[in-house]
Amino acid sequence: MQQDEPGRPEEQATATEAGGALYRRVAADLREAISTGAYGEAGRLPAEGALAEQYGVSRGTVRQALAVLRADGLVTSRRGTRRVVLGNARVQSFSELLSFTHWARSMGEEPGGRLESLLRRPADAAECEQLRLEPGAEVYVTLRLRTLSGAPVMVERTIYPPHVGVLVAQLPADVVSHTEHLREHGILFTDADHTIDVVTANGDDARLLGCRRGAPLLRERRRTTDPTGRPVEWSQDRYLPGTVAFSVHNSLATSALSRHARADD
Amino acid sequence: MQQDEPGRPEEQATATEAGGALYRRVAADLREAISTGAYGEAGRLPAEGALAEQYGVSRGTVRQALAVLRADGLVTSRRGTRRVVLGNARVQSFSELLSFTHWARSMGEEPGGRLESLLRRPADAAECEQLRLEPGAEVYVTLRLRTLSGAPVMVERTIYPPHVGVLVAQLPADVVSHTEHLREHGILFTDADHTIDVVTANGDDARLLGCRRGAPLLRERRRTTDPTGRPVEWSQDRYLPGTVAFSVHNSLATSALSRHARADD
DNA sequence: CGGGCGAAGTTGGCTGACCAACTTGACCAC
DNA sequence: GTGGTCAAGTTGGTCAGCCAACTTCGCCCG
Repeated sequence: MQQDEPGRPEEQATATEAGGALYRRVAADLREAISTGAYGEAGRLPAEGALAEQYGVSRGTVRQALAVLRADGLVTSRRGTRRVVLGNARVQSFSELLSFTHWARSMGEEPGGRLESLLRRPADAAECEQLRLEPGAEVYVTLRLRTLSGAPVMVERTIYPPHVGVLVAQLPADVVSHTEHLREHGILFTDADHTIDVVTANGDDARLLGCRRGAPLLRERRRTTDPTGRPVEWSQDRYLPGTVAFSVHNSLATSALSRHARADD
Repeated sequence: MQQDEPGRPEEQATATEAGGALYRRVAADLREAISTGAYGEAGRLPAEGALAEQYGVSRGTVRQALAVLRADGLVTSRRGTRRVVLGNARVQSFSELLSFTHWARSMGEEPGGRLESLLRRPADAAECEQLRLEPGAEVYVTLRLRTLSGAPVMVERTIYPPHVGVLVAQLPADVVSHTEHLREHGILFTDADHTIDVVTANGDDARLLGCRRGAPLLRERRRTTDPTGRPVEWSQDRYLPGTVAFSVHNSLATSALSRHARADD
């Protein structure tokens, strides 16, 4: 039943940085197939065994690929029945979340930025805690206005530890993407914790974003670490309402999002 | 060694449904060990092989357990080096996100709720789309005020498809947790898509929450499905600022969060 | 015609094994 | 010292196989 594509063991994998790992290629292929509707809106996927044979890999590898899709909320999965297609793809991508520039470009908008201030000063207690520094260490503090196609949408306050800050400090003020430059200098961003809430605009926010003082802003705070677990930035972004929304998927299997009381720091 | 608890195959295990699966128990044990600081703040975990021997399981099972911790942002993981402890535990838990009641209780607060209205009416186009219903199907619409220790914090507007709505409709108005009651009636919540942004309070919001009209509220919209992929609710929660914050972890490996332009529905 | 039972199909979970890719640190040559 | 090389340690990825738990559906019996 159903046209198997007999002589297509595996191959090409096209765009998206062709993940070298087999299971990534399988996952990418399945994601593609799902998003083009090959299995229908709420259709059922082939059995793991069938997929394994189709791709010429072991069932374990197929399961690894399916775990990726499940984590992305593309398919369900429960014992006893075939997997069911849940939704049609999601934008996802770690870098889109991390880098304003990357995110903007992926939407076809032109990102802009203006460095308002950059200074070096001793870290306070909270900053030492977040960036895991010894008391008295110096941090670099930046304040930037971010724009989409010229219109201001976000104010970004970032605190860098010394080893990252020195690199940021010597960057020209008109560099659009700090993240990309830092990557080229060996600073990698791999893990991030985000907290999202609402705050009111202070004087700086109002002046830069062109809103009233006290106007509501959507705030995203994040602490980012490199592969070794060392903090590389602690940032606070304040968005004008209506410009962004944050979106998450979670399931009983893989939950990453949580709701907190606002008693934090 | 140390596989203690000989006569405790599985069971109750405190709140969080202690998964009977081996890898879940290993994950829970490691989570506990990490949060008590057994490996230090930024310390290194034992090698997979060592853990496997320690727990008397195969390395594959240990890897499965570690994948859970990695997804929760507790440890890093890269080829060549031991895993590094990232942060001290996180509240997580799917049900805390899903159920206001569950979340409140986990914080030691007393959740309350008052059903403001419940009506049945034909679904509009957007609702049919979200709940995957045929045009003209009837939906159940509820409006509830949610409180923490008596103080109003959130207004919840939920739209249920017929098969769930009929159950909700016959619930007493003073039932605190709809979710738990529905679970007892065989309605399971397993997957959810969330979108978080800022909106302004309308007349109903202002009256119920005791804020000004036009005051900013943190909005969470979610669509929840059961294990078969069938939508079971489409809800919109509006929180008073300062009462909650949403928190997410993501990494290059597992990304679930994304940032969108606010052009949606 | 309805309901219960059982078999087939399917995913969850676990094991043991193997190799590749990468990191780290020690050692050695310059 | 300085720098390069090498070996050991560790995680990533893949495979093949086995059993348990669960869902579905058809069949049979009352």
